[in-house]
Amino acid sequence: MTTAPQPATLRERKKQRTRRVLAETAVTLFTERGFDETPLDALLDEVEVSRRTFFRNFRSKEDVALTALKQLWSAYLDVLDETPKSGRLVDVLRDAMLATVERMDGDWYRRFAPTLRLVARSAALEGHSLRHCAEMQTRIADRLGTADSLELRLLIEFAVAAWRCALDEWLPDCDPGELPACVRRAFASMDAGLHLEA
Amino acid sequence: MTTAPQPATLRERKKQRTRRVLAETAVTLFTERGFDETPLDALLDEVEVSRRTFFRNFRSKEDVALTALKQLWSAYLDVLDETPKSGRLVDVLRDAMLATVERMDGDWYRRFAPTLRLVARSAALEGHSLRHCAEMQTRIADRLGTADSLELRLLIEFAVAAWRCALDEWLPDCDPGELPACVRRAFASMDAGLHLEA
DNA sequence: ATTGAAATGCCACAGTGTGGCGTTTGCTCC
DNA sequence: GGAGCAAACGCCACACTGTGGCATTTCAAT
Repeated sequence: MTTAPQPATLRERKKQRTRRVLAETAVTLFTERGFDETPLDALLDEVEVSRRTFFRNFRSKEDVALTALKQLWSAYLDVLDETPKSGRLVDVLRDAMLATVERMDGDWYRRFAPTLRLVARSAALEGHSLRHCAEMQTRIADRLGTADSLELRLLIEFAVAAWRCALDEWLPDCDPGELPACVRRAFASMDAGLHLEA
Repeated sequence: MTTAPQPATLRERKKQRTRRVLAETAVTLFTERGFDETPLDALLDEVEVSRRTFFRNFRSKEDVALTALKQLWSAYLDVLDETPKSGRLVDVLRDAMLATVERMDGDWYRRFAPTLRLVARSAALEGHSLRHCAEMQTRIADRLGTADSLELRLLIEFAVAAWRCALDEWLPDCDPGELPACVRRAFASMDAGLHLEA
């Protein structure tokens, strides 16, 4: 569960509420009409907020669409901080991802699945998504690396690549119960892939 | 060598020439003033072409900046088509990249190195670059895959990731003679990375 | 209740990318 | 070498994204 710490002040709760409504409405609206085809104003009219306040809460149109994805990565980094690093690092990264996926609640899954479909359909979203992955990779490296080695960099690249492959396998059905199996399968296939023969 | 087939017609040569001048000027201009900080009009004024003709030759401001990168991938796909696929596929992909890098001429290297530095400094360029890599991955899969398997997908992800790591190692010096060694080192470290222990 | 800070809304602007349309340029056929 | 034709070009106007200034509202805290 992504436990929202229930901010004490009313003002803060209102702000969080508009953030949440914007992210949810964005996913449904973009799903209905397409990301590239839907002007931002359509979202602003729907939620009834001004352009100004939108850009105080989100960096861009892509940003709001990818909220669920970013929440996952944020949770992943949290899990990684709590994880003891022992044994093969690729297993550490995989188990952290499994634990993260386990923590997310049903509401998140209802936003995550359509988000993935949006990314698959829009080049702009794919670009932002990949860039965000790259940023997460540097964060992961900071948390793992005593020294910044080529091997470590490769390892993290491979783990994130395996994660993206797992999502591709999960995408057709998007059954929350199946995601861990997809992750395990992708990570288990890494060695076989690397040694694949023609 | 990237042998430009010398288009017979003068009209076509003029078009190619403006394309080339735009790409070259873009790299130098963006290097001097920064990609995000330089409006497109600055490039158009410098080369003296209208906005309309620019967008007939390039899809976006990012596109023109990444010309050298796209040329490399185009050459890579050509090499891959001529390559017999035998043995470990990861070696096939690596050797094809080595052969591609070998083919590029000095002029290309003079544009490629600053292009990489631009990508490292601009989030927008990094996003476009990563998306282009993703597109190339599907192209590679088409050329390799009889059936679309998880292992194949992973393999291609890993190979492209290794290539990007090689570029990161090459970036500080950007000595054309050193690039093959960086590629070999990155690909040789894949197994070690995958089995890295904490 | 008053005061101060934070959030919002409105407005204007820079920049990117697209489409229409008339004009120029170079190719081709006579 | 001239006429006709298609492609490329330049100019103009427009939609959309994202930013900054400034007045107004809303909540918090005393």
